[in-house]
Parts: sequence; C-alpha cells; structure tokens
Amino acid sequence: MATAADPDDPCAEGTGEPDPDSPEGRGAVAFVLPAGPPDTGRTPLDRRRILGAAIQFIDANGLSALTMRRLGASLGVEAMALYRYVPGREQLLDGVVESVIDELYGDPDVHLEAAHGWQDYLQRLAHGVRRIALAHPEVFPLVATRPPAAPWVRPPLRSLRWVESFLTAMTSSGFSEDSAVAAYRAYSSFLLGHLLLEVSQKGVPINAQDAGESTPAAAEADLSEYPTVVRLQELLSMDESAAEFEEALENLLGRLEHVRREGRSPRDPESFT
Amino acid sequence: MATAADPDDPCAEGTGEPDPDSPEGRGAVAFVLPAGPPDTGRTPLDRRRILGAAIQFIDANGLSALTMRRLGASLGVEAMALYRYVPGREQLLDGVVESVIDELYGDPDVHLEAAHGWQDYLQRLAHGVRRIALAHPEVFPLVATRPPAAPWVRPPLRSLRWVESFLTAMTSSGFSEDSAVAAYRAYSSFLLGHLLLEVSQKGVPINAQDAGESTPAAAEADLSEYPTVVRLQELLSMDESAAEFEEALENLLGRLEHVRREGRSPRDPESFT
DNA sequence: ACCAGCGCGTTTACATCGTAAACGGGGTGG
DNA sequence: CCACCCCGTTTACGATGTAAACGCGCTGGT
Repeated sequence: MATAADPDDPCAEGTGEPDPDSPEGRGAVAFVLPAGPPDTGRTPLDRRRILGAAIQFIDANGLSALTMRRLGASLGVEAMALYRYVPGREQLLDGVVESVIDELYGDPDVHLEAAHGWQDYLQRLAHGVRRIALAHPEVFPLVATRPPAAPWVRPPLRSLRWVESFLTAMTSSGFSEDSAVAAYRAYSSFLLGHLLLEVSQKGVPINAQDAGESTPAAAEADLSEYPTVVRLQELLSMDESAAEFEEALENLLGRLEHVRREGRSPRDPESFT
Repeated sequence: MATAADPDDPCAEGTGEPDPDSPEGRGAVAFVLPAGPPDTGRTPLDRRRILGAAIQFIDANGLSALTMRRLGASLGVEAMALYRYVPGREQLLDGVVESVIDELYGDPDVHLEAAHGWQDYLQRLAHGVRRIALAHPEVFPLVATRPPAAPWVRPPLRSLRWVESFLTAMTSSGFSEDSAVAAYRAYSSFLLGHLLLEVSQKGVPINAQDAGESTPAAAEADLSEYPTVVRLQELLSMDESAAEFEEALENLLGRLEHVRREGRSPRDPESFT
C-alpha cells in the first residue's frame, strides 16, 4: 500500500484512494452556494446569517479579504448594519470560529457519546473535525490563533460542549479522570496540530506552474545549495496527508489505550507532585 | 473574582520543575533589550535591523499592534523609510518568520548534523524550536499561517536549510529516503502542531483576574451545563506542557526508530511493552 | 574645488479600514 | 392618531498601507 516510487506524476494527489474527508468526497456538509452577490435579500438579517455569510466569504475570498463593508455588501446591506448583531470585527471572527466548530453537531457521522466504544468515538470525531478543517481551510487557523472561551482549559478547544462530551465519553469508557484529561490533551494537541499544518499547505500552488515567472532560474540556483532536498523532491512533494493522518491517529489511539490501562503516562518513572 | 470555586491555586504552573525551554530558563538566546523607544538612533537602518525591531515589537506589544508607522517610530524613522528595505507589510512578516526560524542557527545546543545520533539531533532540534516558540509566542503562529518558501515541500517548514539538514541527518543515520521523508513529515507535523497549540494557550489570562468583570456570573451559569468540565477543572487547568512535550516527543522518536528499521509505516497494534 | 548623481529618509496624498454617532422610516400598541 | 422602537443608513473621523514626489548630504570624476 505504501507507494514506493512513482516515476511520473510527481505532484500526484496521494495513493489513488480519494480522501474521504475532502469536501468533494461527500455530498452534503460542505454546501457551497456560490455566494450570490447581492443575495435574494429579504430575510431580515440576524446573527447566524451574518456568521454564515462570513464563513462563505472567507472560504470564497480568503480571510484577509473579509472587511465589514464587503461582508455587509455580500448580505446586501451597509457595513454598519452588522454592528447591531456583532460587537465588532474581532468578535465576529470569534463567532465564525464558534460556528465552524459547531458544524460538527450537524455531522451524522460524529457522535456526542461513545456508544460504540471510545476508539470509534475518537475516530469519528477526528474525521469530522478534519472534514471541517478541509472544508474551511482559511477559517481553521483562526481556531488556534484566537483566545478560547474558557481560558483555563488547556489546551483550549473552543467548544465547552465538545470538551464535556469528550471527557464523559472517556471517563465512561474506563479512563480515570487523570487519564481522561491526559487523553484530552494528547488528542486535541494531535488533532489541531496536524490539521493546522495540513490546512496550511492547502492553497499553496502545488506545481510550480503559473506561479509567476519571476526568478525562474533564481529558485533553481538557490536550490543548488540543498542537494538532498532536490534529490528527494519527488518524495517531498507528494501529498500523503490522508494516509499520514490515519496512521498518526491510529498510533495515538494505541497510545491512549495504553494510558487507559496503566492509568497515566506511558513512559515516566514518576508522574508528578 | 470570576472563578468562585478556587480552592487554592488551580492555575499552578506545572509540577515544580522549571521548564527548561522557557525564556527565563536560560541566560542567552532570548536577549530582550527592552525596546528603547526612540532607539540610540545612529545605526543607518538595514533589513536585518528592521526585522529584529519587528520581532521585538511583536513580542512586546502583540502582532496586531504592529503597524508600519509604529515600527518605524520604534526605529526612530518614518514609516515610509521601511519600504526601502521591505516591499510591504506582508513581506515584512515573511521576513520576521524567516528571522525567527533562523535564530536556531545561533543556538549552541542545536546542531546541523547528527554527530551524536539522529535521536540526539531530533531532540535538540525539537527543544531548540520549542525555545524559540516560547520566546516569541506571538510570532510563532505566523510560521504555520504563512505560505512557504518552497511550496512543494510538504509540510512546508520554511527554512530549506533545515529541511536539508534534517534529511541528510536522517539518511546518514540509517533511514532510507522514503523513511527520511516520512520522518520529516511526522516530525515537523508533531513539532509545529504541538508548539502551535502550546503557544496559543500562552498569553491567555491564566487566572480570571483583571480580565474584566463583564459576565461574572454568566460564565458560572454557562458552566453549569458542563458538569464534567467543572468537576475536572483543576486537572484541566494545570499546565503540563513541558512534560507532555517530552513525552510526545519521546513517543515520536520511538515510532521513528520503528520506521527506520522497517523501512516504512509503523503499523503497531501494541508495539512495545 | 566643483558639481552631478544618487542613496536614504521625509513629506504629502489617497483609498480603505473599523467604528462612533446621529438619523430616518416603517410597523406596532396605546 | 400618535409615540415609540426596531433596524438599517448616512455621515464622519482617526488609523492604516502604500504610491509618488521631494530634498538633503555624501561621493567620485574632472
């Protein structure tokens, strides 16, 4: 299964299996109405509509293009109208993050309870989050950037409801409270970390095509300093993220099973205090 | 004030050992001259000085406070003067990221070659990067956010020199080319991911002190929906990031050793005792 | 000694941004 | 019928990124 060397097509999109979490891979969930410019325009504007429009807008035009005026325009309204429902731009972005995370609730493949065991629960949750990250690559970095709702939760996943769900799922599946918290940390660290990285490399021009012919040879010359990078260029430029995600996730689950049985960290001679 | 349930100090800073990578933990490396407001002012302004000032400024005032005018002022110069050395704000931030990553070269504890084995190499590199991340928590998120210099490297660590160093270190330590690339992915994914998360929870008000007394009881009421979170509040609010980092790093190294021996993906139900 | 040129920082100017404040208008309850 | 108020608009202001023109002081050729 692990692709050996793929002589032609250095920019192949993986091993051949379509990514099950990619937006094209599913019918629903990532509904993209193409952001009708002036909107039908009679629905009377409320907070959810604004947040939804903001997400659409960011997905379509990038985070940096989102301004209050433009967002207003995309809703057929002046910028200042938004301020009746949102205190300001910063809080609007907070709301966007919250909304995106809350999309999970609508995902039928993700459960709030560990009905089929905690491994199934974590697996579904991970893929659900990954699906959302891939559907909103420009929004997702905000999740890590923005300060959390409950500051004292470390690390701060923004939705307390999910934290609660996670912790009850784990403690009711044989994890001690210590272990559940440790698992929460390891899991969310892995998940957000991996996805942040995966998402940050989307939207990058895969092939050097079209990127602009400024410094066409300069880049080559610069690369001559790094022979190994050049030699492994083909391997390095493959996108194996789906397989890597799966692999790392399964490894993590194995680690957590160990934590569950031992009660605490799988390495240390002494734990703490 | 807000946290009524406060038995002692639930926001304690860990187990007692000082974090070896924290800025206070070392003498050098994170030299912080306190940003003398108008600067001594005779050095004639060049790109490196601008980038350095930008990093200082962000560390001191936060990323969002960095404007061209203010950065100019911190160098005793008008904003437009900067444009002679930097094409614009965006590229200035790119330069900041590059500079921060390049700080690694000045760290005596981090080596470019795996003279004492690849595990030592990776360990030193990881802690070096962590030190930098903790020294510049406001800068570090930019590393993940900004598009990379060599787009086709996945995931894109910004410095090709470090990618080169990594790959040669690994291939010369018994990793096949495939394995080295896989290791590069797993390692950088873990490292950037973990540090991004760790850094994002710094700068968050640890204790609800001073955060503003809006919604003092509202937060409590909201929390009542999440009994498990409340019950585990103490555990959740501990900062174990140093220990967790160490643990996760060691686990990764173990995984990589497995990769090295097997040649490729570490399929492990229960690998080690 | 001159002066042309140019490297480098300043000044001026403008479009755009977030947002405070006042405004208006249409629906609703007395 | 009128007073109110919900909700979107208008106007206005200071700050931002940056283009363009300006000017000062040093330098090298004659």
